[in-house]
Amino acid sequence: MNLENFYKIPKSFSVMQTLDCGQCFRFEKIEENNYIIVAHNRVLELVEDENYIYLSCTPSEYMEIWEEYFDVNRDYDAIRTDFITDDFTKAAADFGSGIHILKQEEWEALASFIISQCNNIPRIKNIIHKLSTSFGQEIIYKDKSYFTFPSATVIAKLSLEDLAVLKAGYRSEYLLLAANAVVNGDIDFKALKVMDLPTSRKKIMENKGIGAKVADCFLLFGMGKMDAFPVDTWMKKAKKFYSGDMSGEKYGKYAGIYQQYIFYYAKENKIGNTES
DNA sequence: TGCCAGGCCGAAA
DNA sequence: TTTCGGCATGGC
Repeated sequence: MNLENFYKIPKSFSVMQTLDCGQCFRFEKIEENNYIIVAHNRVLELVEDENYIYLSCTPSEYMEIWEEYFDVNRDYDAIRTDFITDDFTKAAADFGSGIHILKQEEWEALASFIISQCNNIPRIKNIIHKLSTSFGQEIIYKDKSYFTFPSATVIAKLSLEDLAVLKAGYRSEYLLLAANAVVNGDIDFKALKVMDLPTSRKKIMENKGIGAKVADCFLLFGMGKMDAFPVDTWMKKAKKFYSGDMSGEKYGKYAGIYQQYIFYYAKENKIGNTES
């Protein structure tokens, strides 16, 4: 593969783990170590090897967009060290040791996690794909069509009948309500950004269809509030699967990140699945 | 075919 | 405050 026009950065995280851990639903695996994502109205191709990550963008575009998007400059090793307090948390952190938390676009993150509720990941991806191809804008990259995520403004102009094509069930109403709330200012991303965590969480949950889980995912993955995900809540969920010692949970500033580790570790290892 | 999915709402207890 | 049924739909 010709990587001549790619921008190269030292490998400080795993693209594969980061994209495929359930925090984003719109990426395409072209082949091993080769991915496409569409964000910020652009198509980005990524290639990773042992030492480097190659991005199909200019250095200035990287600085402007992707450095923050991939949360490149945060010290995840320090966070991991702070998080690990027992064998379970260590296993969880080791399991997803290459994960970075993406800083996704606010509206896309909110809409995606509204759609995610009581749904499985393949179907979430399908619905979001359909949403994009139906109402997003086409971008051609290497002779292939990709589609941007439709803005709240675009979706707010649609009706439930228009959204029926998604076959998203009752989630369509929640999506439409949220889009309208963004357009009319009831949901104000800039205002939410500067609020403290409990206030912003309470505020976003005033909207129908946005409960605790959707709010936490939105605040963590879309608002970049790195302390958004209450790791104690996830510890309790994991505990339902796990019979080991769960004492010594640590609710550090960045502990929310490891909900990914906890969730995937518990799931992939099928901890306790036979009991419930 | 039947169970369940990274939930939320609203009513009842 | 907690519990529970209903909700649309399709992946497995």
